[in-house]
Amino acid sequence: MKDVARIAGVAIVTVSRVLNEPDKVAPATREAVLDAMRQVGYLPNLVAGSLASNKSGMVAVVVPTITNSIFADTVQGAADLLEAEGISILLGQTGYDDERERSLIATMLGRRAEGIVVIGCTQAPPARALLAAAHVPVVQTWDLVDDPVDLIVGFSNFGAGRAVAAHLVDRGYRRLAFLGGGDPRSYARGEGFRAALHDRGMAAALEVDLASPAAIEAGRDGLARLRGVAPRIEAAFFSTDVFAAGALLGCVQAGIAVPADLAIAGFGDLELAAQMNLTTVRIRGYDIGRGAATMILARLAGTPLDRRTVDLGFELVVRGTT
Amino acid sequence: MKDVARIAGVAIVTVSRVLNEPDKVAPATREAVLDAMRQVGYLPNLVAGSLASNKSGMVAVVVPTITNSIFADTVQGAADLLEAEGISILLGQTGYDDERERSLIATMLGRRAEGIVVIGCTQAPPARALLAAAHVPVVQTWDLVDDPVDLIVGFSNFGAGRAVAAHLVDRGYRRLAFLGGGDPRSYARGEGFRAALHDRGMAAALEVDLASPAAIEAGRDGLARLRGVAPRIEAAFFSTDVFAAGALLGCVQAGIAVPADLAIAGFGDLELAAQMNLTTVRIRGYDIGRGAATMILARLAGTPLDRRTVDLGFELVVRGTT
DNA sequence: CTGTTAGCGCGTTCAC
DNA sequence: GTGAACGCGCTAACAG
Repeated sequence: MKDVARIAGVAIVTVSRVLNEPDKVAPATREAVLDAMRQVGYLPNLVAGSLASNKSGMVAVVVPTITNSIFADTVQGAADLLEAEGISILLGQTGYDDERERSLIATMLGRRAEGIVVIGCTQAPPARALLAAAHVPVVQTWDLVDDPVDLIVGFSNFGAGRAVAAHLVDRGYRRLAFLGGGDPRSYARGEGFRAALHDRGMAAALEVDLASPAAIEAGRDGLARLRGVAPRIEAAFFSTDVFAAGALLGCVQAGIAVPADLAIAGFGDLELAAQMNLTTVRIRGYDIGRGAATMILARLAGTPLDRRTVDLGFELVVRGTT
Repeated sequence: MKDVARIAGVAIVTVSRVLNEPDKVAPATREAVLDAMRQVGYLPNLVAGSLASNKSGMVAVVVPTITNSIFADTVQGAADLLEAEGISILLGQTGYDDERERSLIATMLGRRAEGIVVIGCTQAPPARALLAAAHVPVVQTWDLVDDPVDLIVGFSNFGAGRAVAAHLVDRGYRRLAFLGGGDPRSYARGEGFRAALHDRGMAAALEVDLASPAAIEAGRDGLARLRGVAPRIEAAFFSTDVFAAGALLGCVQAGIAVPADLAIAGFGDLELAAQMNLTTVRIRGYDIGRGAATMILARLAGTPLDRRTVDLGFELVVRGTT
């Protein structure tokens, strides 16, 4: 920058102005400065700018894993809006590990991210404490709770589980099972499923723990295990479409008719769900990301938010497997 | 930091040392400093540290879109290694747009990313010029070329296309088609496909342009279009499994027997390929990311690299659709 | 092992 | 419209 100023024959501050408030500089000098920049191949040091202005121009997005296409949608949604504003994305992957999540959050806060988006509302206490003490907007996503750290964009996992249960019961299925686990949101869907049966005075659902990260194989294995202990089960709700797809595949190979012998429902409405004609719950991952970005941008712009929690809802998509 | 130093009764620089080289500080003073940090709830300002040390602690990863699971793997591979070293990921999505790619690269270089990973080897001239002038390691991925900007981790898309053609010809198929397009790598696979037929003195393949981003629907439509103009086609190679999956689905619905009436091959070996018993080409997206990260880390550590180009290869996976 | 002195490259006051 | 001075929060040399 010093070089640019010297070549253009102006003061350093003028160069800075050409970059940040071009209008306040005479067209002639502006051109001279721009010329000098091209000559030197000048790339503004945004780090120095961040320090001086106390604005990093970065927003952090922390997800369990980007490989899960459902979270990728959220990242994309947030990035599309943020990048358009010249804000860069700091991406963090927790791998479903609490300590890694805490350390990632600490690092990103240290890098002075101007906002932070996290998946889920149930961060472990140390991570939550960091978020609560952060002086930037914090958006929790993918679920709803009564005591958010700051902002929320999500839907009710509990409600989704309940809706699936209601649908299965309406269809006449009685001996039900829930297969899932791993993360808190999957657990919440199981809770809702359970609660719906309890409300109806029905027998509790059988439960099978399936480990994250979601893999097709795990779904198939889970189904096999389930049928080992409860061969007469009538309908199974899997915490993600990936598991359900595996189970469906297992059924085909084992000659189990779906839904006649066994009904199957998933969650997420991934592309493969439509493809396999799978009943599932649609949630709008991309819009969650957009919503989170919108709230952060509003906060940064000083616009007051009309509400701190946005419920994007979910939609039961009934197809051929139930 | 000033406060921490005052409370702990030491100089500012000692606080800095507790953070960066704890061993060089007496255990007693170290504890005093750490105590003071906890009291104040101190979060080191990494931006200031970056400016002073001229090391940002960030690496940029620029992909067309993170929603494509195949790129997500590469991001994850790079992130897993980098985050373990305390390096943060700056994520950029070009949306297959040259100007957006250029501007993203400029921004990330301005943020003083210590390394940059991009997808593909054929960046538009302005973007390439930026990369070439960057004073940090640059890794191009997902293809191979003779004139890399700096480092390469990839495989031969051309070779992959040729291998698929060879396989189809060996199987006895003669009237072939290639369906794909959009990005340069897909195009390179088509080139290889074409070249293989030409080398054998066979008739040129029919070609159908399919738009990115890859969607299941597009594959189905492409197949319909193809059969409209060339009903007697015997085998079709799609530039990605997503297209191929859509086509396969279309065949099922249209009562076209695969591979008897029409053979289908895809690319990528996504989970759904195995699921649908689709012949495809397996590439190792995760390892590409790991490889890129490894090279960058080596450069940063000053370790000389034995080679600047790493060919991870590909593997033809023959399944039931050919 | 600890402290002192200088910046890092910019933005932000003020003057002119 | 332009410039000089100062400081952002921290690290890199040195010196003791």
